[in-house]
Amino acid sequence: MKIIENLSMKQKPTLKIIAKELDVSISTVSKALRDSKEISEETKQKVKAFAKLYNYKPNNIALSLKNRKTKTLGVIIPEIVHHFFTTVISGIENYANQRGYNVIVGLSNESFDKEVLNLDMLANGSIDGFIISLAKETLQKKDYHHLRETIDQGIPIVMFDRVLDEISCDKVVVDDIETSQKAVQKLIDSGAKNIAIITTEDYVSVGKLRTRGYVKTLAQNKIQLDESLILKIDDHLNEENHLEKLEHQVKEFLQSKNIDAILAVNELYAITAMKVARAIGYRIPENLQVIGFTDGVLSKHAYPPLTTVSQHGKEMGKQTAELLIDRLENESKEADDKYKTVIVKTEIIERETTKSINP
Amino acid sequence: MKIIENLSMKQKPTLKIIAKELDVSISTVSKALRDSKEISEETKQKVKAFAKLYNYKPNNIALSLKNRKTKTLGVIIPEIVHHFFTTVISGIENYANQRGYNVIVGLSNESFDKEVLNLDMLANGSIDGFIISLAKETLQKKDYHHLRETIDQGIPIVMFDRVLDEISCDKVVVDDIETSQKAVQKLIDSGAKNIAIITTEDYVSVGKLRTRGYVKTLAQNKIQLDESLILKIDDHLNEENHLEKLEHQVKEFLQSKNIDAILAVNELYAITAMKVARAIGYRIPENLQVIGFTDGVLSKHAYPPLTTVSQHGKEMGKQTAELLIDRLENESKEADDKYKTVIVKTEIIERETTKSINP
DNA sequence: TTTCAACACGCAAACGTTGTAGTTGATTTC
DNA sequence: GAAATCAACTACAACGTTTGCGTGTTGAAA
Repeated sequence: MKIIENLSMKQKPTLKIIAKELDVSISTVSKALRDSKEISEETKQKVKAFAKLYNYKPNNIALSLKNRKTKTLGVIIPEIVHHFFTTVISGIENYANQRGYNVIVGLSNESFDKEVLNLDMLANGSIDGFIISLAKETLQKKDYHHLRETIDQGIPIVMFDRVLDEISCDKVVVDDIETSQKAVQKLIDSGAKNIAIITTEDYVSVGKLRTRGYVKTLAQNKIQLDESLILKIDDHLNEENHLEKLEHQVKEFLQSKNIDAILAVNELYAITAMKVARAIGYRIPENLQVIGFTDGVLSKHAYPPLTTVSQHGKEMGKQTAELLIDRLENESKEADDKYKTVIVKTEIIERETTKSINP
Repeated sequence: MKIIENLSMKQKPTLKIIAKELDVSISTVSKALRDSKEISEETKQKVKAFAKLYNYKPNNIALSLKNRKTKTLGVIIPEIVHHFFTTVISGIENYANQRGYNVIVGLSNESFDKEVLNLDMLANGSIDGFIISLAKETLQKKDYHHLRETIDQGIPIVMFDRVLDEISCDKVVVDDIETSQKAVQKLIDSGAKNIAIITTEDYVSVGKLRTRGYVKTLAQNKIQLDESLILKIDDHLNEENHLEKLEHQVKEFLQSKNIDAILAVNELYAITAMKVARAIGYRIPENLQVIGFTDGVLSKHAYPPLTTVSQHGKEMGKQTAELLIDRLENESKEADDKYKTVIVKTEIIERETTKSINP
């Protein structure tokens, strides 16, 4: 009867409740459920049956407190309505789950303050470690105290994509320079003479590195660098509501120069360039080839489908999670303590905005 | 000197450590930090200064255990590389943070088992409540025991978008029928005679409802329903790797009929239809108008830019979070206990795949 | 001098677990 | 037949907080 009474209650069963109900001690219940040989078969059966009946699950919070670890990863990214970042998250989530970890997501919205806030909010025991891609504002301000403090507190951080040389921790990146070189080389090989690059301001590391690869490749091919073929997009124009300004800027750029190929450091720039170019009479890829970065939906479904650099976000996510969890679980010997930087391979996915390579 | 010794340790400070260091009791420290009037000004100052110096933060896990609430929301969605769902998440995150809540994300990957797993994984005290949009497989199987059990355990659930009449809980949806009616009416008003709909199998509720709106509007306009103008896409074709099959199916459909307008229940179907239509000689919007659902990047950057129904994902997210948190914090009186269903307004964003309405 | 608030603080319990260290009563050992 | 062994438990502490209540020390009123 007591049993029935409890069944109807929607209170979650605890060891204590089970113990009282079965008239044994709490530790007996705990041990029975964990199959300790200190407990008789008979008692074990009884306890297990009861626990099953009431759908007992050990309280995770209590376990976290006791074990001083939460089995939860904090992921802080600048934006979530974003193909690349979500791909990375799905990689993280997938791998983390396999290893019994959960994922808490924090968004910085590219704001330094929100990034700090998020870090603070989670660095109070809620998570075991962080995976983070830095906000643009943080990169601009070059204020990294929050990262340093977090690491000093003993909470490991793994950075991906937008990383920092100044902070020592595990990192996962693509080789932006090399990738950009591959892309530019491809354009050169397929006959392009005047290759432009549409990139970001220098403080965004990926923009800077990709530009560097561009410059390097031109040099390797003995092509004179024309600075005016480098368009650095002002940052505010990234947001969706400034689309027209972006288009305007790109249009002026395209009209001012005689360009036959474009490397764009992200999808949006590539798509915009194509749109503008088409409007002012270019034909793609006949007299304008385009390669973008980040293989997202836009590239795939653009008109024409965009040749693009895939950064394998899912793989990056998996790698970040793996680095972090390994570090969390190998506090054993500080021997294996050196921070690692994993470089994830990229791949150029050829679609219809580039020509095949001239023999 | 002890102080210096501890400063160098990266061990996180606890009340206990502070207490020992200052040679007072734990409770004194706790009370001092919470500004209890039981403690003298002097002691308070001392404790606070010390706590600040060491960057003390109350351990969240301990608090969760004590308060029996985690201030964390569990969000389970079918997919994260998805414009609509991420928009919703960003709405949830934003609002939840404002109210001091964190967000844990779980992905079901449209799989029933993973959905159950995720629910289980978090329903052990990790979170206070769930926000969920159901996996397709769950909708197919019609197995809802995991949802029922969770609610029975006293963990509130808020469903959004893919919801269930069978389960009573708070819900946030768009009025799919009405929205679809608005869209079809618009097509009719701008001169379309043979309007097709590209939709999903019926078990996806949004597909079913949008189809219902389509049928209803035709009837209201005394247009004979032609069943063959309804194309129900087989579900597997949704995945990115089956793009060609999808295209093939849509192509056959378009060729078999004399169609001058299409309502597509998601972006992908709309974009695909446009691509195929263009390939077989249609001109958009001159002799084929298209309206899609879900205002994502694809719609905005499509060629031509797609007229589409915006579901205001961010607002939906905010509403789900609000419903959930309100319920969590108002366990006070069960008076306000009735489950609510919030209907979020939609909006047709006119771009270039529809004609202006005939006067 | 006694009595008594007021003050400033400490104690202990509780949240749900787990693991170590007892505590039983019964059985074996020589 | 007393000591040792053993099986099958129970008690307790600890993880880090918060909080109600108890208590010792004041200074002042009686």
